[in-house]
Amino acid sequence: MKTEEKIIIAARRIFREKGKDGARMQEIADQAGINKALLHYYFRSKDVLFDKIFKQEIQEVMHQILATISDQTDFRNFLYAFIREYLRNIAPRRNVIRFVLWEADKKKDQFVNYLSESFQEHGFSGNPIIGRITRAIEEGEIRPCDPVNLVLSILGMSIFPFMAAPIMERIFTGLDFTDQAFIEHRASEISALIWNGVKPEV
Amino acid sequence: MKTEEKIIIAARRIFREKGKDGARMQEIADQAGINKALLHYYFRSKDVLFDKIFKQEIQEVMHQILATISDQTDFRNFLYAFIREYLRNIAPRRNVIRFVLWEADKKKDQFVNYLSESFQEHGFSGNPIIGRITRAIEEGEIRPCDPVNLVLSILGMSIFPFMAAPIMERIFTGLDFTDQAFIEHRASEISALIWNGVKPEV
DNA sequence: GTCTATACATCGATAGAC
DNA sequence: GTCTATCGATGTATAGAC
Repeated sequence: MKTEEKIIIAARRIFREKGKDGARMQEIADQAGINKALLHYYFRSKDVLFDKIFKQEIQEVMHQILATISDQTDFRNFLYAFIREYLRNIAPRRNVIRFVLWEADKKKDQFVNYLSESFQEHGFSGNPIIGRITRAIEEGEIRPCDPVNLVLSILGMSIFPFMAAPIMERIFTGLDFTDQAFIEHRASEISALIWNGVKPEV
Repeated sequence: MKTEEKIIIAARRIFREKGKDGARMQEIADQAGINKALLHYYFRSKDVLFDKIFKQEIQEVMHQILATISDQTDFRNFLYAFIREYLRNIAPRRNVIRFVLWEADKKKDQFVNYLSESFQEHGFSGNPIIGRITRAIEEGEIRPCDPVNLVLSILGMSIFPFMAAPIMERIFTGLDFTDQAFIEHRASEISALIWNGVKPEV
């Protein structure tokens, strides 16, 4: 494996776990199997290395998620498919989400820019979920509601439990957020809750 | 104001914003209007100071939240009252939540212990929300569902958007997570969504 | 490209005067 | 209790040989 690649992998691991301030260049070098000097040879400084990792993490998560979005079905199926894929992507990346959300506070502008870039790269103008919800309301697929609040709810239900998984697993003993069956179960629970909440009156 | 108090206030501010690793004893001393030596005189080390703050933050949030829980009404009102009070407490503490969730990963056992202590102090055995949901299901107030998943959803919808407020406000321009009207609106949106999702079939 | 050795800054913590 | 001054450890970054 190329040295640069080894560094990237090591840096990701350390940054995700300890954050920028807690990470040590020495530890990254150790885990990459090189020394500090070489680390600085490839990436001028800790700042440069961090920014690179930070950007990569966001882009990768966004790419995974946006690639699964499809407009081609009715809202109920769209909702379920989106949430299921969302959870499948987020669940194994609990550390990434936690890390990004913590660090993003200090780099708000960059963060939002990376999001916008991802949207554009996938051909979306603006938030694709908002768009789909708005259309569903217009076409009477669901009851009128506030699209933004609905998106906030979907994001919260999907992201939060997995982001806080290590803690949640200790509060609700017996849960295993890495178990595939649990992930699928949770996806259908979220979908059902939302669908019941927004489906048109009969 | 007493010196110790000034230190606590300053330390909270700094730790919330920058985390344990990012915080500097010098900055805490500066903001408390004293010097480093005196800071170490009151709290032996950074570790000791941090643990104290970490514990206080958790206990205070939990106390505020648990104090508002009342079992005395039907589930729909219980739900709305709880979420409304929950948001009112969480919204002005976005930094605390973000900080606690970030740091709790390294101190999982302490964190869960503090939670348990808070539950007990308020006379709850186990998670009070789980208990209320279970009762509601038994008594036919709501449709049968998985209480744990429902709690995860409630927590996610409530905590996540506010925890990520600075970012969300940039993604969904125009939102103001500190605005009282928005908070109340969001509380009723969450309640409505959940209630529609779990209310018994007519 | 990769290493050893080291410079330079900063941080947490302490000694000691008042 | 509060200060100034400073120590010792550690972190980022670089110089220079290979």
